[in-house]
Amino acid sequence: MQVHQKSKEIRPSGISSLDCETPVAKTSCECKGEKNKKMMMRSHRYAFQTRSQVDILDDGYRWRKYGQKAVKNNKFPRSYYRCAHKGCKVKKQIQRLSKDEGIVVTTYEGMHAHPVEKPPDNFDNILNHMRVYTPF
DNA sequence: CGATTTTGACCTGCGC
DNA sequence: GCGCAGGTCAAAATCG
Repeated sequence: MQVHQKSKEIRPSGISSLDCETPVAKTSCECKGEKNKKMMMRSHRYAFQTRSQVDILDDGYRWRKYGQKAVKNNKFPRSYYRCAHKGCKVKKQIQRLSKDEGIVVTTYEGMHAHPVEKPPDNFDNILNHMRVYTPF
């Protein structure tokens, strides 16, 4: 029974996680990096509050789940999805409200750079009861 | 066979 | 300085 510790052999302190993100964000803001550290990180964040029974809302794109973690403020675990496309690095975050399991909060992060593969069938119907929240 | 999913482990940031 | 919370990746298993 191999110990799990040996599995994570060469991991440079998790530096590989931020290699494909904001290649120009640092150039435009090469200030001292002291007080302006988190002024406007990823502005592309959109939160959609939808009333659905399933977490997987088909918005027309392919989503690949890459993790699931439970948050303290919510009884239900949060699901993390990523756009499955060549070069597309859009992330999606789905969380269900513990107060109302019928409410699903979908948070989109990033912008798509490719056309939709799946045409929205009844998506318009969902939007009818969807509320958009822009934290920015 | 390939893509995707699932669970666990690990890392980072912030708070105190 | 340590602990907690949140977030991400990796390997294995499964489905089409």
